[in-house]
Amino acid sequence: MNATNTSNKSDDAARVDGAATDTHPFRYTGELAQGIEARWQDRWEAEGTFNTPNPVGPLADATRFLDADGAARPKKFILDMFPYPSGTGLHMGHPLGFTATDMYARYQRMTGHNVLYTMGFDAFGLPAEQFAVQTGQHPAITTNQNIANIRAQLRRLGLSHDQRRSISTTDPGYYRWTQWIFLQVFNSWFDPETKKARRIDELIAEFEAGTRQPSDADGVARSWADISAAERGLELDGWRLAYVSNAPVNWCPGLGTVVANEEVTSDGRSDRGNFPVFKRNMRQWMMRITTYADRLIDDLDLLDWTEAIKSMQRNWIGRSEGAFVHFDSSAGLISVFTTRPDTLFGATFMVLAPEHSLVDALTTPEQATAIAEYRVQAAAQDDFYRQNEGREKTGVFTGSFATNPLNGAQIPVWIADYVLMGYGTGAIMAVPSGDQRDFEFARKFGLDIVAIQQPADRTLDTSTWAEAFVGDAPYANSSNESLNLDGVTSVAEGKHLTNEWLTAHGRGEATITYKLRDWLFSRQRYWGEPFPIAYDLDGNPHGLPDELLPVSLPETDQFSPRTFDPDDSMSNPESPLDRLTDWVNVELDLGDGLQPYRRDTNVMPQWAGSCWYEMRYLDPTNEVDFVDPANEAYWMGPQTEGGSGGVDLYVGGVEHAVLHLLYARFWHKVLFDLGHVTSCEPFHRLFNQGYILAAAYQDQRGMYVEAADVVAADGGYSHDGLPVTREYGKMGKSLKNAVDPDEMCAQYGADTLRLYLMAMGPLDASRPWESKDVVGVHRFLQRVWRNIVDEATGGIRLLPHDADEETVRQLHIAISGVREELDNLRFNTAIAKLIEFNNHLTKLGGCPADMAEPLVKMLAPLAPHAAEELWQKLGHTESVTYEPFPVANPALLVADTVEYPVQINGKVRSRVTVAADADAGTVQAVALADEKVQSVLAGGTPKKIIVIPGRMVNIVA
RNA sequence: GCCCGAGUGGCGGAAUGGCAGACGCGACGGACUCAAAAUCCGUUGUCCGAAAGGGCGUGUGGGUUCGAGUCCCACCUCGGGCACCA
Repeated sequence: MNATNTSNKSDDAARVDGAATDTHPFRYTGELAQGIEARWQDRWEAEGTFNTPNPVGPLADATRFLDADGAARPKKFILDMFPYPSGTGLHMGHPLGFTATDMYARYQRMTGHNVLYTMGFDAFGLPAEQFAVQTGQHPAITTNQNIANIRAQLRRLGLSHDQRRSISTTDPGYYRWTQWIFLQVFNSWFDPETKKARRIDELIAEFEAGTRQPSDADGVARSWADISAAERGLELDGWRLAYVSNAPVNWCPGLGTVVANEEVTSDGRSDRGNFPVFKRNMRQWMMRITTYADRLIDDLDLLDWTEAIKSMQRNWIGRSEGAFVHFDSSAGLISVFTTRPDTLFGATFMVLAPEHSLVDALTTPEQATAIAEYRVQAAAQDDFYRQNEGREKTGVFTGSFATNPLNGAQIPVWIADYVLMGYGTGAIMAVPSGDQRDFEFARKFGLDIVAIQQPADRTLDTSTWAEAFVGDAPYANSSNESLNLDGVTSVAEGKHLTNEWLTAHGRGEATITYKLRDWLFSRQRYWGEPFPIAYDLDGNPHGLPDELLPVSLPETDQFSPRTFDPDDSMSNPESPLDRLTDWVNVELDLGDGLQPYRRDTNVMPQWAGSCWYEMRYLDPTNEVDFVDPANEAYWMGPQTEGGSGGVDLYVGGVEHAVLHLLYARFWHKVLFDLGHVTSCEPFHRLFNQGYILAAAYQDQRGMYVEAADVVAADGGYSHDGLPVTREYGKMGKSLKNAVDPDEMCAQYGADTLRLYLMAMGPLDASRPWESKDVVGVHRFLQRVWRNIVDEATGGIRLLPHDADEETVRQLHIAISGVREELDNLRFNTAIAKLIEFNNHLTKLGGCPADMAEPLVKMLAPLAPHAAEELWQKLGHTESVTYEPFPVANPALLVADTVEYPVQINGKVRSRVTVAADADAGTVQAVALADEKVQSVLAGGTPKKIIVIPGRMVNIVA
């Protein structure tokens, strides 16, 4: 079967494994491995070996779900970040993470856990749509082809997925529930009192009961009973967690769609496609993720994630504690946000963002031209330029002054582009003595700099200062008749006193701001989930009732959104669904008879489908609920009092640290608040795998050349006879250094690839791929095989006796070590310890009869196909999958005698062998009696002797 | 600039404060072979030495300790994230 259609690949295999088949027909070669692997993959599939029972529903199976005592077996929910089914299939980064979770899943099965482990596809999105545009083929067709291709690749790796649970986000049976969850969000509001999402009905009930009043209109209080239906709708929309807004959004003409803040790079371009992005006011769907900012930060403490990822999330949310301060001006109150209210005495001017709404009112006639020019200039700059630190400060005086509330000083109001409209209030109080940016601005424009703290190494004469002072130092020049900070030495105390004063005098209040913005949730594209929303003739959005779900993506052959010149900032989005007027215009009965409606023509962003997919794995065919509560509670529920609950292990790349992980946590929390799930976090333990790097080579023009064709030549490297330079980079197409997982399977077998991927180094570290190193773990499998199997006959060939005492000890050391390493996802050292034990057996000339089964069981999670084959050869008819993993006997871990290194002044000078149960005194006596020790001491008396039982002896001479 | 990581043989990497370099690659020597490949056995941090043995060694400089790759302080380099965020 292999020989017929893969001539290239079997040539490769022959080169590696040579003529082994002539003299050793049953040697473990790449070819033999492939035969074994195909056979076991077939059998696993036929027998449903990895099907996992649920507590309830169609996947329930009480005999496998319950233990011998009739109790639910302990669970492990092990999850990979699901792949996008790209046309080029899996790259090596996928098998890296997938192998780790598979090994862990298999190990957990062998330690008595009910393991949920499957794989789905995040299949909506741009590339499929773009490919469809190019080929004219419907994205559903290419998507399904790609999924089938990737399934075959996954199967070849021997991943122990429960196939019945696999989903694609593009299945109508799946996105029906994505739409349903959207409606849950749409029909919810955030109650600031309880800090939880509640049903919109409960808000309406509060309005109707009069316990809550609608917001004021133009400062005039209103009552629910007196306002119109349209006004009520607007009021509710102002509370909904999903809402249509006309706020500034990121418009990307090159993509023809708007994108979320998180999808815009720091230089103001689209994450996908690298097109310019422009801030434009547009009517778009938003999600009120900002209401969850505090909980998204606070609940990180419940999670077993690395500090790096937690800090990225905290950073992105950007919680900042400070105060609002209100300044009087000729144009009314100007509010600023500051984290240093304690420095208010030093505020000598104010700066507004050029876009600030009060600028016109503040600008005096004399300054009007200068201000107008500056605003035009600022508007023309892109974010990249504007946020480029180190740029010389620019700004223009408005001609007006504001009053410092603490000391009544009249301070000039400027505009400058270093103040951003999107953060805080878009206005700052400038304290040049305490803020470096303000300091630079004041120096450039000759504005006052008043010291309000007395740093130990400076005078209060700020003309001698080279920079602003930030930190703790006693206050100075900081008192008025009712507030005196002078003499206070801590900034914290200064802030506290100032905030009290501001509140008492109505000039401000303590507050918290966030960098996080609401999540822009609509896209003007085709290949995504349609919104389950219809607009009435007045343009008011209505959520569709459950029975109208799913809102299927309509058929068309015009998939392409209109894209524009990437720099055409004034272009307007045109969604592909707009064109499908038959679909857009519908008559629906939403409670008051058939009425004409217009469907929403946006689609959801690709993140929508990945916000909850892990829960659909729990109950993939459920038609009445997105997941049965009993199934959710078992698989996701908190395992300890006050625990977060969630997936037990989530493995994936760090590139999702902010986007996917933040959005998914947000949706999950809404579902938690509404009582749909019992876990308050979706992913309890997150593990970020490293990248696979590989050597990449550039020719002298700087172009990358195919790394596979580069040869080492006299100290350097060459390609096609021309010299090239080497660097290391993420393995992939762009650097032309990709290695195909399928090729590796063909050459060595999947078990070898799996072991190599894991043996390369710690899972969280990025590591360079070296194809020549793969043979190391292949030899290991070969040696295990040879220790158990006769290479000439294929039959079992063990040593005819049981293991000696030392070998038994080595076994138990290996069991204990391998368990410890697997428990902690340290696959590299787990493999090393297994190799070590097998090397011990090899030195014995083979495997003692009683060592074979424990060895094969320990191998089973790591190299499952080879282990199954060996297990079967050892006479078993059942799969090794559910065999109990060996348990170390602590009594057998220690030898009768211990060899102590003897250090003299910290250097090892000798070794003595002492009975394992010898006390410290005995060890010391033996060490001192040692000849070499005596000769090094040369008759001197040791000052001190330290004996660490079981470890070592150190003599201080 | 701020926040995370990380610096160990020729290479990938191991080491609860207790024998630095497990395990693997490569290299070198040997077995098998007509030969090569594959496989197997052995050696392999480095310097001095014929050897016995000894010196030096975990980015740099200090410190704590009987003992530091590991803990503390300062610095250097590299990787990642954030950034005129008030």
